[in-house]
Amino acid sequence: MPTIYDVAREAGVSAATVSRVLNGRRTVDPEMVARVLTAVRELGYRPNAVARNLRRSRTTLWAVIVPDIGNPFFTSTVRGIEDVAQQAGYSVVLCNSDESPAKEETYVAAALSEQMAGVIIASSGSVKAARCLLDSPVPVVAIDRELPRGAVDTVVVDNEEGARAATRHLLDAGYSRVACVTGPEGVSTADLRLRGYAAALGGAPVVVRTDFREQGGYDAMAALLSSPARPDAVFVASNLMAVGALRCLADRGVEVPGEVGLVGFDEIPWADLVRPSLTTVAQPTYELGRMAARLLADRITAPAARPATVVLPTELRPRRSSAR
Amino acid sequence: MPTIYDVAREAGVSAATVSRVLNGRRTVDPEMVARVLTAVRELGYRPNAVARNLRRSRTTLWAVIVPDIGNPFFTSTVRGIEDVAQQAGYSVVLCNSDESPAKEETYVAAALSEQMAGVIIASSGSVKAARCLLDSPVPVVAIDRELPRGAVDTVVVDNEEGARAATRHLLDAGYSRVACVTGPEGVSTADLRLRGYAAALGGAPVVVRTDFREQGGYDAMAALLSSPARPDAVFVASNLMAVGALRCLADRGVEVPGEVGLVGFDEIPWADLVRPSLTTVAQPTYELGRMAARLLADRITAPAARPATVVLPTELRPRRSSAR
DNA sequence: ATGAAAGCGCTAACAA
DNA sequence: TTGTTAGCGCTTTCAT
Repeated sequence: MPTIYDVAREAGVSAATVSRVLNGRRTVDPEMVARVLTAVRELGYRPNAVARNLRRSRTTLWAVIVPDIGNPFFTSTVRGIEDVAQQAGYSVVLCNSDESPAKEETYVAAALSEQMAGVIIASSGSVKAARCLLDSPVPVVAIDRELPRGAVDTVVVDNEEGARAATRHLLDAGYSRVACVTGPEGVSTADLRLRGYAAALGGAPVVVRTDFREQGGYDAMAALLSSPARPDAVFVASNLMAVGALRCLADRGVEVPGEVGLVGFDEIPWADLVRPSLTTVAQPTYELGRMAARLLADRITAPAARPATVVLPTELRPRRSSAR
Repeated sequence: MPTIYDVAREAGVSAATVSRVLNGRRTVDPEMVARVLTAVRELGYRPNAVARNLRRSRTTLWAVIVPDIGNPFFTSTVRGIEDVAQQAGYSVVLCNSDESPAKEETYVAAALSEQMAGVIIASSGSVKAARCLLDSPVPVVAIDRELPRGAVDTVVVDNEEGARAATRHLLDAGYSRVACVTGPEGVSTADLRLRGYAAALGGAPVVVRTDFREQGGYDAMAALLSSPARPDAVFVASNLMAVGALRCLADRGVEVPGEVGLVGFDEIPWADLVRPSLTTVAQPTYELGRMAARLLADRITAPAARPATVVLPTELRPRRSSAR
């Protein structure tokens, strides 16, 4: 691979001049510019970003760490991030922690070692990863889930209110024994959605905790169906879990919404194509990503500013699965 | 941020010794090791990967460039890649080209500048990006879609045979006017699936080309429905397009499979939950990712070996949408 | 077994 | 406007 010195020699100038040309400094003689550009083309020269990053002590890469790239929520959010990042001159690389704290720690370590310009993270709950980030000087924005014990810029939705609306919706529809399937303790979305459910319910809550995956939703629903306190409606605190629950009900021949009503949190792409179509609490995913990216860009320019928390609204989308 | 020299001073040794300790060289006195590790902990030292990469002239990051992270096909494939990469000591960063050749070129340029250890790419069709990769010394593996004009390691499925099977399946079910919705010209999957369709059909093909997105499938189906040669069945050459087609049929009140039969290429996660459930040509997505990662790891160790092409089989999954 | 020193490729003072 | 030079933080000979 040719270096900047090869280009300099070829063009008959110094490496500094090549650097100036390539970085668009205006203080270069047009004739030199032409010679340099010719040499660059002829040699097929491509600047070594590693060397540049080392010298400048900064990079133009953002790491976005999400717990599940298979979850449409995150892919849509990432789109929002990308669109803003690109405008601001950053490239986005996606890291999939797969809901595993260990993998999350690995990716956080990599992002810090690689001196990434910033990190956007939807925490899988690793306290260690959170501490690493907070102890480092790297700008961080937490999305979807609050960072454990972290005072950082955060973009979330109003989980509690969304869950309350979903639960109230089921009660209003005439269901009387409404259960809740939620995620692991310590993950803020799981806890807040549970709290919203409990608040709306009034009576004695029936709760199953599982992981945020489709299989978790399936298993949780199976458990509820065979429990003595079998519910006639379920608020499921995530989209993938809701799909699992729906599949479980279909497998068991339980009629939805007749025998059991269902509301999920967060849209699924084909909520209107599944049968019965799925009532959901929709989140402004793309906007959430945009907002997070804007906060990160601001944080990079003003590292000392006070951390902001942005709470975006949710919207109940009533469909067939909750229409008794 | 503390550097290796800070650690060296703190531990009362040279930077070279710190480096040896941190890289697990066995030729270091145990007492020194202990002192170094203590210093590392106390200072919260984290090696600067940028500097290391520069010095070593190599990195441990793989770039995986896909055209659509919202497509479950790619997320599943990425999982397979990740699992192998991790074992081999690499971290995977995902780049979303969003079916845009320009974005793809940006990411390829970034991967090359950043001296990534390897690139796995599902091309969105950019000839320029392909040329950049081929001209560079970076190990490359093409997945899903062949790299334009590229003699590189490639992992694909048997697109032609899969399309043939899907079309034959529709004919066998009694449909007689089978159309095809496929992707952009120049993208190998689009062209090969079209060829398989035409081969199985025998008669005069009815083809609509669009992009590989849900909206594209919707629009293509709408066009077919109002065309004079209105088909009674459609082979749709991608999963997202098939969903779009299904939605279009639902919106128009066209009965599936009665009035129009439908087969999609590649699974969708909830193919069995949508109504009617969707007949698909399933691909071994996870295995495809694993295979690609293995090829890349091998390529890195043996750059001169002859490029291999792996073709994986597909499997028809008959469901309701094609059961006349 | 350890340290001194060179250098990966680039940018940014500084000097001319 | 251009070139010289130092140095970003690390690894790796080469001496010792």
